[in-house]
Amino acid sequence: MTERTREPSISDTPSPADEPGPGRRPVITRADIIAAALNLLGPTRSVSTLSLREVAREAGIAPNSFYRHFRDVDELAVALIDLAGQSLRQIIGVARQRAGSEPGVVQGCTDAFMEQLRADDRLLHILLRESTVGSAAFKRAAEQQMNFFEEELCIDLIRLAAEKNSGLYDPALTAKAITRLVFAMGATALDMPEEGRAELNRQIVGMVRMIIAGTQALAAKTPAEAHPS
Amino acid sequence: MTERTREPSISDTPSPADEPGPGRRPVITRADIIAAALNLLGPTRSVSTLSLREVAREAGIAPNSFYRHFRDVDELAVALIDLAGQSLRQIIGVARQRAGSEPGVVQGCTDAFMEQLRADDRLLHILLRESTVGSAAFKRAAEQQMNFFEEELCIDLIRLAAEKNSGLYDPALTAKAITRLVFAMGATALDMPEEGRAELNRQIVGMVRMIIAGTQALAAKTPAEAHPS
DNA sequence: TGTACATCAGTGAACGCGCGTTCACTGATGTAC
DNA sequence: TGTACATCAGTGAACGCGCGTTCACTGATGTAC
Repeated sequence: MTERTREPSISDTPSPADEPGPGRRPVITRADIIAAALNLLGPTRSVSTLSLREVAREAGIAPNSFYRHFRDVDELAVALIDLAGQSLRQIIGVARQRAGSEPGVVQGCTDAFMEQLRADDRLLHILLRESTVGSAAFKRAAEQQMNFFEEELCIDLIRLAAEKNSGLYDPALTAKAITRLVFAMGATALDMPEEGRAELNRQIVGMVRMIIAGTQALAAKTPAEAHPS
Repeated sequence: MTERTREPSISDTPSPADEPGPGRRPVITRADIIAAALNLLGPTRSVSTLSLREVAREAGIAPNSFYRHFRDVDELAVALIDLAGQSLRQIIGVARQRAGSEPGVVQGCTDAFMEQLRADDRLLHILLRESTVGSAAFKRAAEQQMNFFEEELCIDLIRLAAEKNSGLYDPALTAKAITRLVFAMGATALDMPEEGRAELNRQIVGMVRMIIAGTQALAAKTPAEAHPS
């Protein structure tokens, strides 16, 4: 039904395709299998619950053909998380563009986040779910991607605060609070029918504004510690 | 028999024990099975991944004996979520006691929360995990428990604000932000070794303070809308 | 150019495993008399 | 009081299923000559 456009990726077509060499050409690619896996991920499915046979079935190949492309399901999961990370990085880029142009910075960024969340919902589901369930390795990978988001946000917060001549109580902590909150709310948004999202979007904007107002207010109380590293 | 109300009641020791009646006495109880299930839940296991046979093994009974106590694993899951909800309600009680006595309200409540989190970690894991993974029904149940927490917090926030003569931008939204953030951070705390928790505790306190400072600051800007319902 | 050959993506069949669920049963424990 | 009986918690064996993984294979496609 909804054919998703695949973006080029680090892990899309790995070394095997770099130099063809002799032998039969592949009719199915890693990317095809990843797409099949994404097709199966829904609001109640985490990567850890995907079975090899199920993914193979969805991809239209025999179960054992899976091994031609991935060592096991875990390797597929890593590729998925990696892809999700890329999508996340794309969000940051879009949000940054919006931040400058729109009247309300928070509103613009939140809109950008939510739009991306919807567009790449399957992919971002992965980060949100795998960071709470899934093996320790998956958690670490997902956590890493979120930390990256957090750091980028922190940089932007400091820049924006400097532009507006307002302080920040603890930029890193502020960024973390916003990140965690936005992701937590985003996770519930993904499980929601279309009609509830606007309200949720409004709530997120309100929450982020509270945090920013709070970090500024606290900074005003203790101005000497405005930018602790 | 067909009319089975799936009402989530207090499920510790249900009707079978209320009135013994004739027949062999049970040597194992629902509570024993629940305890066995809790024993199996760790940082990487969600309720949905528990298998009937596994729980039965842990409880020391034959797989089919499970059916004497629960209709299926889903019913066990409901009981677990219910129990987790009770634990959550206990947190609210403890935190309320602390709120009055300690110097820093936020610090006291957060400490109470984190202590309870550690004490009942297996149980609260359930709420945190099942609200992001698991069937729609589990999600709804977990969400419901969190909403309850949120409402209680909202009432307390309003009361505290009234005592201190400070406004609240949007009490419900403030409560929601604090709840989601605290739970999200709490979830990562559960996956953490002991030594990181103090730092995380500190972070949570800082975040909550930011939100409260923010809601007060925003209320000061638009005082007419201090308590919108 | 054609032909032989090597490579290797994809396959069908089979394996052993743990699963949920069922069945007929066993035997302990309470009740009735 | 003792005895017969009804209840029902727990059991062992069995079922069919989907799983991950293996094996030897097939046959398409590239390379060497």
